[in-house]
Amino acid sequence: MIDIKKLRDNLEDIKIALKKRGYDLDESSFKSLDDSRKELQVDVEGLQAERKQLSSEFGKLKASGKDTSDLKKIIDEKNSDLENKDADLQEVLSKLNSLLLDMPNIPDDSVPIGSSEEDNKVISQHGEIKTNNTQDHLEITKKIDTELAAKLSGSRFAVLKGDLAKLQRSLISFMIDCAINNGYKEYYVPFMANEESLTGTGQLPKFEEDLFKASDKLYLIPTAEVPLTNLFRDEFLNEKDLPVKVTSHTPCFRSEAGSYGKDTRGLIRQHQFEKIELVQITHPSDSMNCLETLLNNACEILNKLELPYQIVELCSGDLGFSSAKTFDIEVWMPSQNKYREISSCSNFTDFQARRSNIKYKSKDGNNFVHTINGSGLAVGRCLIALIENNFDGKDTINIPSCLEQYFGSNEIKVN
RNA sequence: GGAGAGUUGGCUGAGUGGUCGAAAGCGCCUCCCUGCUAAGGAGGUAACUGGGCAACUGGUUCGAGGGUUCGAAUCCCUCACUCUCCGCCA
Repeated sequence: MIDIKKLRDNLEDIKIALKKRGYDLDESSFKSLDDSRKELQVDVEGLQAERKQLSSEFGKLKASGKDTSDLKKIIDEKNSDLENKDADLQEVLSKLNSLLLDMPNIPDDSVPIGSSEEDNKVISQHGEIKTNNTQDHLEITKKIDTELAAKLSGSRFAVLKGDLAKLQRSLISFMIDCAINNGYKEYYVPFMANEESLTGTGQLPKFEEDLFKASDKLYLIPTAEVPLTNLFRDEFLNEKDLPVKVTSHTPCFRSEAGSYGKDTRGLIRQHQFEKIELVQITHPSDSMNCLETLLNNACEILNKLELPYQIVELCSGDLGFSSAKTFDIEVWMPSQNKYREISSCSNFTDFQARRSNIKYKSKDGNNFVHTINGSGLAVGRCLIALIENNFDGKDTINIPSCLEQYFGSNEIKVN
């Protein structure tokens, strides 16, 4: 959520900044709403103050045994006036609030301008593309079974068999251990979240169709970002404890509404996938540095897995709703002959902190923290990358040495 | 599933219709005292938000929402959550 005071004072600048990411701010409707808010609020609070005083007089009058009927008449009038004005005020406030909840974050000044994915900027490339394999992961191994999953559940699910299931479990442990070594505290969290939590991180109210709703009040989490960030909702943190670094492995559930026909084959885009999430709660002055650190923490995993990847800075038009600045990490997918996203590391500045009411105390008073997060990493896509990059062309997938202590072998037979 | 108790400031916890944003204690901050430390003494210490250039000055908030009342932390209703006991259960 954007700071409404900031919005009032810098309406033109913010309109221009939001334009960069394709959001058209209706400034006149904001201004007229805010103006009537001001007028109504002053009225309402004035009437409340009057009522307070009159009620106290009423009490005294009554205590002294005098007649209160005249005063009651006055109070009744004021009260009905107050009731009407307050109803108007509540309506205006609720409109203003919806407007703010639907506004995306302001892109950081450093974000490259652009309208779509096409305009994203490749920052760097790492590792060496070693294979000329063109088979995709489903062709390489029958240990991923999407037909069986279709019987159980439907499309966009997968069953992993035997040592491939174990490889996934090994990847999860490896990634979590990397995070812990980098100073993140591990959490086990609920995989369902309520409306407040999802509003706090920005999925609701605007993107409900992307979520699976489990009951009246609960949604399946689309990422561990939701529970991890909301651990701190409505909390004050000590300035000296920042940045707070937390991690969790969870399954993630996404409806993938609107992506019909896209990435329909294999593990690349599933309704359910495993992910390790890295979250940092930071001091506002430090958040961009922390984003660099978090990005490095995620890259370290690909370095150790010896998978080729590139770092991409998202342009203004491709930024997620809540993000002010995002770097994607894209891993090489031989069968697609291109790099595909395996992690997205973002600085949300105070956007989520405002929605979630996460603050720190300092000598200068209370202030909103900044939140940072990124995948470290998406496990399903990591599996694809390992299978396709490390297939020997015959019958074996080689397992990188960093996984051996978890997996217990340096290879998987494809059948 | 059954029965009961509870939810108040950073924490513990008092408070059954106006003088309560709220006693007391703890914690924290400032100062005093004391070779240092500890102990002791004095004062301060909720959040959110409006108006105003400012000095300053309003409003809201005692789990959430509604109701009663001139007036609600306090009375009534609904809901959420926490805890205890019983039953069941991985």
